[in-house]
Amino acid sequence: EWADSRLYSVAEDPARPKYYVLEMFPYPSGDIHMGHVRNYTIGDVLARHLTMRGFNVLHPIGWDSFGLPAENAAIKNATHPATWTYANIEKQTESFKRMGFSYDWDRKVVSSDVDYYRWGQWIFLKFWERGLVERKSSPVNWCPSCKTVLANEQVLGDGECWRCHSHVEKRELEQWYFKITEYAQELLDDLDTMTGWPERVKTMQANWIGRSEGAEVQFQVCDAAGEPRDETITVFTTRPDTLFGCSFFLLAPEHPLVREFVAGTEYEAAVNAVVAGAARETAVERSMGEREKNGAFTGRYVVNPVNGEKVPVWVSDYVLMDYGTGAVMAVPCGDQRDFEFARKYGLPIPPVVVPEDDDELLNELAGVRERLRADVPWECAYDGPGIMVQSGEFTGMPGGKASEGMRAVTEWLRERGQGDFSINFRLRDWLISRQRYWGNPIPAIHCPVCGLVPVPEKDLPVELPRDVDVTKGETLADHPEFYETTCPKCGTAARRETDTMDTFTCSSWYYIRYADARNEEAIWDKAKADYWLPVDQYIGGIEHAILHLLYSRFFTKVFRDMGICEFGEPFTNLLTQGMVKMDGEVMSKSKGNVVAPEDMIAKYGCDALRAYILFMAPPDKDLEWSYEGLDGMYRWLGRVWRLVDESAEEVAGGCGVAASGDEAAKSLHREMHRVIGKVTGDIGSFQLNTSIAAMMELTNAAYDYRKSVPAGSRDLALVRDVAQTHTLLLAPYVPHMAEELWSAVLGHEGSVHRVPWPAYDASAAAADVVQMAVQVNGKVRGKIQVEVTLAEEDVIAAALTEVASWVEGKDVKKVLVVPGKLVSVVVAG
RNA sequence: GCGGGCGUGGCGGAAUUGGUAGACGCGCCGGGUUUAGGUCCCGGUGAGGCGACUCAUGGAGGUUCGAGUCCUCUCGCCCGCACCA
Repeated sequence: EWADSRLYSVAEDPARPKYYVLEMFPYPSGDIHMGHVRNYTIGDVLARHLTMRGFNVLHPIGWDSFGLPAENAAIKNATHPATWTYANIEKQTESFKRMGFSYDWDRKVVSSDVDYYRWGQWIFLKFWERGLVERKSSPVNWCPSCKTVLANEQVLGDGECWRCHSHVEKRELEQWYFKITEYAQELLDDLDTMTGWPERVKTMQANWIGRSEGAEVQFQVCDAAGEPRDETITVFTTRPDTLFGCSFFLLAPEHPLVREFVAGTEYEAAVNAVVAGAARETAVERSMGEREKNGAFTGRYVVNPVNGEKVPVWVSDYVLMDYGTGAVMAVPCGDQRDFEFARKYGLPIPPVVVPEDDDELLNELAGVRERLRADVPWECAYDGPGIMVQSGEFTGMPGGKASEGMRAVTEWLRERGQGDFSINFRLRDWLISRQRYWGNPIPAIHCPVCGLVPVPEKDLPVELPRDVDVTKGETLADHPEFYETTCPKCGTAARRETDTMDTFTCSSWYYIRYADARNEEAIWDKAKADYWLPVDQYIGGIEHAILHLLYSRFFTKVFRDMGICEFGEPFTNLLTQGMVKMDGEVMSKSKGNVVAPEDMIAKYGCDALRAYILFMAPPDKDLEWSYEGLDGMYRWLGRVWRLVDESAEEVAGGCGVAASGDEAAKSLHREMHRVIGKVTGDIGSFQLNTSIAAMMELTNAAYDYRKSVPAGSRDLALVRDVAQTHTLLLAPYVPHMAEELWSAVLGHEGSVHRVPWPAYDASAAAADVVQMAVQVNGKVRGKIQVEVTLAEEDVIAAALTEVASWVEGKDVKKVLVVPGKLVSVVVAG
């Protein structure tokens, strides 16, 4: 009923501070589950609370409605992805309304609506203008089950597709990319400024971006006869200080030079065997931890720039084509992998950086510049800091990561044009094209004359045609009426791109669109975006720690550089909520341990469900489902209802005193203010479980008052105050019940959700008599009740009397007083 | 291997950040109202001991008048990344 009254629609308002609460928008995959309930309840409590506190709160909702599950479900149910998607959105909308979430429905966005995705196409064009779009051929992740390519971020650690868990294959394909790597450094640097994000998420992003500092080194290539050619191969290394220890050189099996080097030589067969072996191994085997390293000599040599030595070029399966340059200088004394490879194939392992405490080896090689020893006397590689030996003019310098030796060698290379300082990232460009129907069409045209041509802005949107039958396995590539077009530049017959964009492109900017969701002229009005954004509190699952959250940060930075917003980070505070589990396992249909929210709403009402799911665990921790716990929550809410109801009746009947001022009343009044303070503080720090516990304490205190003071002599002003305050405190958590209590029981006009939050009075919460513990040598031996105003010496006197039997006949060394807490007596003897 | 996190009653979880460990709830035990049961109300509930007391926050040390909290070592569990040169 609130949704219809537009109680939660908001507009920009300079008079009040703004606050933007956002939960990650759902994928419309069917009925809502407990994870949704938890996610959206946490956000709703915060939004309602802050509204009562006087903030201008934006709390929107929408659906991330493009994507593969819709196609799979459509195939299964012999329907259209759109039918399935929009039916689920309807269903989820009803559930959300039943849960009482305070959304501004006027701002709803649905990513499969053309009003929304046309701006996604606009973003694509703008990125293209800025040089952030690239179409290139490279080995990509291909999911044979989903029949599409995947981004690196969408391949799980064990080499499985993030959606269907099939083994992902590598294929060489031409695809569309967003150049997120251009922002790698900034995405990494800004993590340090994000104090409102969990350490865990920031660490995961930093590891994913994976910055390494080092150097590029150029090795001159020798021809088949062993004579240096006018051609170089560049490698990246984090340890240029070990360059003198490079005793062989490695190429990845996929490296283009491998074929050229061995074609028609005696080495071809052995090398091909290694290449074929590596190709057979998918990401699955590659992730099996310590693996036997295989390799073969290519018959070629490269020249080590620091000493002119010719080192053999090998191919090996432990070198990755997509990191660095796909070529590696092997320094077996300082790298465990190189060490193992050298041992296996009998290659030399000359020491070049020796730990400072290895006196024997250091003495032997002290001051030695040329190679004296071809092998280390060690059983494994040493990669820590140490002294450089056998290293020409650098001998004797400190070596190691970020060492003086590393800088000196790099400088030396730079002067000769054979290398330079360099930084390498693990982050790869974001592959955004998908060979599937249910997505946002990429606005590009392949012209036989002009090549790749962007769809002109005036021709947007490229509408996704409805009449594609996914149940027959069709995609846009099966529909000539879609792809047959003419080049916007030259008018020649041309082919429209038939790939669609990764759904993560849709979710990378929706949070800004909410600021101006109905804008048909522009993606958003800049002033509106800058008013509402960044999101003050973002709430969602940890599974998006890298994917969605990294992509969104990237988009925001590009938007800022485009000048369409001022902010460079989208989410100021991030809460990653825990999962809802049953018997220690995540609820899932396949495990059959799902508790349906709708069933619980039917039995207990949504208020009890909301309060329960918040009470059972802190929001960021996993929550173990318990039906008994939900029973308990239902009981408490009944208790509160009766309390407020009886109080209202009593006040209306006038049976009592106006204001008693007795000890019981003072104590209840104090408790009420303590709880206001506790609840207010706990919501702010997301300790929603303890804020509910505090409200339970207020309920208990109110009942204690009723027990200890007979009807007729109760303080009616206080009774009324407690009933009203209790109702207001409850309002964000149990909005329906609080509304009923407020209007029907307490007889107020208007919504409880528009009443100001109860003011916390710290002095009213302060007790005038406190209990203090008395410790003797650190152990609690007694307790005393004292007036808070009592002078310290009197407190000590009272304390010593209390523990007289423990102090008697002993020497009191020291007495410490922690005001309001305890007295600590130290005795000897 | 690298990185992040966690470990407190029968259970979920509190603990003002170094100050009375176990708030609040569940469960359990006892009692009451009503009674056909449930709802509801009251009391109890870390372990040991008749007791004064003693022992308790994964384990072992340490700092301190005082440690769940800080330091060192150690065990166990969860999550992320992983042949990243």
